Amino acid sequence: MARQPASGDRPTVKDVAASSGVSATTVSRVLAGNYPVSTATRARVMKAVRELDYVINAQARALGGGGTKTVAFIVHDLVGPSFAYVGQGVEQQATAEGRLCLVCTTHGDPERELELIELMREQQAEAVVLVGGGTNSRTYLERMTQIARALDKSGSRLVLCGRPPLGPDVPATVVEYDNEGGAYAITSYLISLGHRDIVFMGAGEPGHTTIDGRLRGFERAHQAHQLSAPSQQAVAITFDRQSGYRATRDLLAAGRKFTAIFAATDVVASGVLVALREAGLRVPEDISVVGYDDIPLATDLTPMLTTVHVDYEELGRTAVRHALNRDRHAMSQHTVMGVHVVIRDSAGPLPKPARR
Amino acid sequence: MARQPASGDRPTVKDVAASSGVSATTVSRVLAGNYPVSTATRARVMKAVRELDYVINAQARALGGGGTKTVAFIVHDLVGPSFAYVGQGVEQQATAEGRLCLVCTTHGDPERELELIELMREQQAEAVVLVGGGTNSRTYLERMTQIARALDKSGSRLVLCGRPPLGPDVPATVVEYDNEGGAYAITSYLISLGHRDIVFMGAGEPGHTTIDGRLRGFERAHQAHQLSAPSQQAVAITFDRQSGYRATRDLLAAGRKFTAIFAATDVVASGVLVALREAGLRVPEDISVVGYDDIPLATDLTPMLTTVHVDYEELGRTAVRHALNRDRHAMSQHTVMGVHVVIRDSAGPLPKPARR
DNA sequence: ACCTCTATAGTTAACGATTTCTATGCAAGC
DNA sequence: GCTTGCATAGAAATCGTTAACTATAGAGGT
Repeated sequence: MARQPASGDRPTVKDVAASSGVSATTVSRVLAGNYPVSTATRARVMKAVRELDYVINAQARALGGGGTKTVAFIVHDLVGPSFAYVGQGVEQQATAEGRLCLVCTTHGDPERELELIELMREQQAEAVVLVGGGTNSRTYLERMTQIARALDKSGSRLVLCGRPPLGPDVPATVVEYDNEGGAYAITSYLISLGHRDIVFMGAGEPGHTTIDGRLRGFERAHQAHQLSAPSQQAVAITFDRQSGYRATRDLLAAGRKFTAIFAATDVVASGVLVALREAGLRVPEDISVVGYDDIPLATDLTPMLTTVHVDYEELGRTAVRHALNRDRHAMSQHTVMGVHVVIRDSAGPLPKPARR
Repeated sequence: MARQPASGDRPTVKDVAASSGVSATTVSRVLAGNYPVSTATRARVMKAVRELDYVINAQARALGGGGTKTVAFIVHDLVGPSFAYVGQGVEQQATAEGRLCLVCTTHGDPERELELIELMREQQAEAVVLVGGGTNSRTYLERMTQIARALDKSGSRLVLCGRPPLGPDVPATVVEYDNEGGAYAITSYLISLGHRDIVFMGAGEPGHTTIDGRLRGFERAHQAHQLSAPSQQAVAITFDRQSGYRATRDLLAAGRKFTAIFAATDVVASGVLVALREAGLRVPEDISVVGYDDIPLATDLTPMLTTVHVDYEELGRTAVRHALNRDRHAMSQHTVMGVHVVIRDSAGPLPKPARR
């Protein structure tokens, strides 16, 4: 007689097997479809599966056969505009490759990040994607290298998204985008419009690789045009609206001479715009403003922001794709993705009479 | 002699046991800390754990002892501003309760949603959180009820976030916010400013419970002030910027008389603002505009948007909290969260000479 | 007729932990 | 001195599935 599964318990292969008069192995084979089973048997098994509303136990499957089809995504927080897009890309590619996606947030706490990586090792995630700028400190690099090795030994893969590579002999997948190139391009654009006094708003956090790259591009563009690299850089300690707003007000109050502001991120730029508007300055007639990231906000600002487009979603997709489809024994992987300037309304030619 | 784990394999309790000269049971007990173990033994085991860099296998643990500590989060997409906040809240609460968070996106495909729920059943997720407006159709309700029962039987819990409840005898947790109340409040605010010709921009998708609620609040506010409920409603088929923009242009082109626009969402409002500005109309001097949701964008718009604040993050937290800490045998749970009007700069008193 | 091969199905042992049950040594109580 | 009881540790069963062997019929070749 068919074994009656206890109420509240979910049916197992054994229940299905009993109910359809075959062995558990056969049920497994029908479900996996990787072994010849007669049509009649298959039909009986499928019928029992439907009647019992059987679903497989993913844990047991992972334990017995192939691993967990899981990718982990560790991020500062989910609501940051660029983070969300990377996450979207990671989830998309994970799904496309038949994996599920675990997501965790660190809220910027490095200890928490370590805990989470450990947790993901327990979970046997096939890839652990870390997103967001890390610092370039020695301890950071050492710790990441150690983690990369530990994950590798567990059959997993460390993926760094928008962080600097660790070294050629470290088993990790790194996907970056061209911070320096984008900053170079958009600075050149401002210079070509006639601007000579450009403020880079976003220094002040040395070691932050994303910002460092952008600053490098900014300086390189000045050198390429035989301009002295301006040391005039407004400090925006935190990279939020408020700090962009305050830094701009301070700049104006100090009577600094400038005709354009290069905000290190679009979010900072949104604060800059508010401060300029409050000061009665028109953008771009009086002052030009550009940003970086091209988050959706950029088109909602007034005026619409000229900025550098980064395809964050593709960044996430590429990260997962490379991590899962790498050559066995491929140690270090490193990809740099391109970016491009998006010209909108917030930057214009130099005003004729230097207004300030 | 200590068993040498094969290279590439991760060490197991057995390896740790062999290496420290105790049984697997003892290792398990040291790690779990739920059974007396002598100090000396504990030290030896911990040393072996550290030396072998042992991490537990979450799958095996789930299979043997307690279930998977996992909550699933199924959402339209990750980049929607309100979705991201709900996700943040879900992840936060899940972490606070010692759970991990699986996240999947449907991109609006109901079939995909079904597949994902099935997948989550396989994963034994303790709760499955569904976010985003569903329709109120009969088939939808039936299907959800069936799913709720299936999940319940598997020991899991269906959680509906911002969707209508299914019924008192359906095992599900529902967390909504007060769409109608918020719309009532902000409409009353507009009326108190003197507005009598208010356009509700966002009809046209009957059965969408979120929008229906807001529309109901809009109409009820008119009734409460002895005003005839205006049938003048601009249709915004899709709830994005573009449709808000177009609908507003059409409205102006048709020469419709109105002094205020109630956009069904902040995103729609951002499109409305662009269209009004292009038409040379000032906000709020000529036309008042209000939105709904209070996403971060609301403070980046020009002028800053008066809108209804919804605490999406708290919504996500509440959903998880209720799902995990419910009474055993509690069938239906239903919570409605409050919202409140946030007054900023986009709505003002009725202009003296009716400009249009 | 005999042997081999293939299609089909079952047995049994992993997988890596937890969780009863047992079992021992040693202190305390009578 | 003998039972009682607690602290400590191990053996074995269990969770649900897969994979590696085994086993049995017929089909087809010689």
